[in-house]
Amino acid sequence: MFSVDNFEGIKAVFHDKGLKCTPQRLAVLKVLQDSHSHLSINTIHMKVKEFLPDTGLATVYRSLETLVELHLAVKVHLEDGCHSYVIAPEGHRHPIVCTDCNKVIEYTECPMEDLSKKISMETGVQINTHFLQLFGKCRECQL
Amino acid sequence: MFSVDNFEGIKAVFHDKGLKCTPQRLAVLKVLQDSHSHLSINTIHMKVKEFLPDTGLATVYRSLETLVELHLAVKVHLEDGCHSYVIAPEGHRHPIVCTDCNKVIEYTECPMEDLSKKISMETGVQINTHFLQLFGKCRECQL
DNA sequence: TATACAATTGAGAAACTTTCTCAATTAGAT
DNA sequence: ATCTAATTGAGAAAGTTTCTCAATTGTATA
Repeated sequence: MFSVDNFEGIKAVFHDKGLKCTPQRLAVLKVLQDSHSHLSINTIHMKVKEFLPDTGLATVYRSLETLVELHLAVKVHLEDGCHSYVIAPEGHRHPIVCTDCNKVIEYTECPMEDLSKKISMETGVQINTHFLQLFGKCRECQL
Repeated sequence: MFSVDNFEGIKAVFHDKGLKCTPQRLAVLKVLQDSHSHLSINTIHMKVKEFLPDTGLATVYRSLETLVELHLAVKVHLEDGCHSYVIAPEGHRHPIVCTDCNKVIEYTECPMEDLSKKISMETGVQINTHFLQLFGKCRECQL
């Protein structure tokens, strides 16, 4: 079998929510863990089938939905409107997507915490969530 | 016929790019101008057909694509992964979507200008574009 | 104002994405 | 080892987006 990082911790997250820790869900998680870029559903499906050849596409959709719910994965909105997924960073962070090589760099500080308050004051809107994504060129692709 | 805000200006934007200023494109623009919420493709299609009953769905897709290219409209990514469109604000702004009533409030300052530099320094990534969207409760919906 | 041409359109087909259904299977509790 | 509810695979179904192409229409030019 394949080995997921922090298996015991992951197992606990599933069990805490009364969800089963299935090979399919772990395989999807492992694929995300092993990748440093954001992956499309189809790519994830292909990679999962290397471990578990019988996995259906619907299961990949369902697993990703579950992983996002559990905050183990994050859905990425790309500039063209398509979706991909990345492994969730520790804590609240924001993905920076390199538009050349597709690598995802995590920004570890959330710049929005102070800003949300400021914006709430200025607009009267009570900000509950935000969605921030940055696009640019990573160090390697600048050479 | 219907009247689009700043018709002469809009016309110039089309002509500058060698694009035709067609009734269908203007109707899509008008629908966005007249709405204070973000609208789905289907809603836009329905509203456009009130002016121009023969407008096809494909034309709505094509018009929106064109309007986004011309920076006359903005594609909005919703929390559930669906897409909508809003009229583009003057200058660079960010939409705040009210999760209760769907109204869009524009935030007039871009908080990212200074941040982009800071993030570039910290991560080594050269930030080119960003995508920021805020979700919350507008003044009215807080009552 | 009439003409010519490239851009645009409508309609439906096609491609693609996502969700649903349901019988069969399986993880985890006992 | 057994039981049960959750999960899965497969394909159908629904929904979204793009494509194709003949017909139409803005607009530049005469």
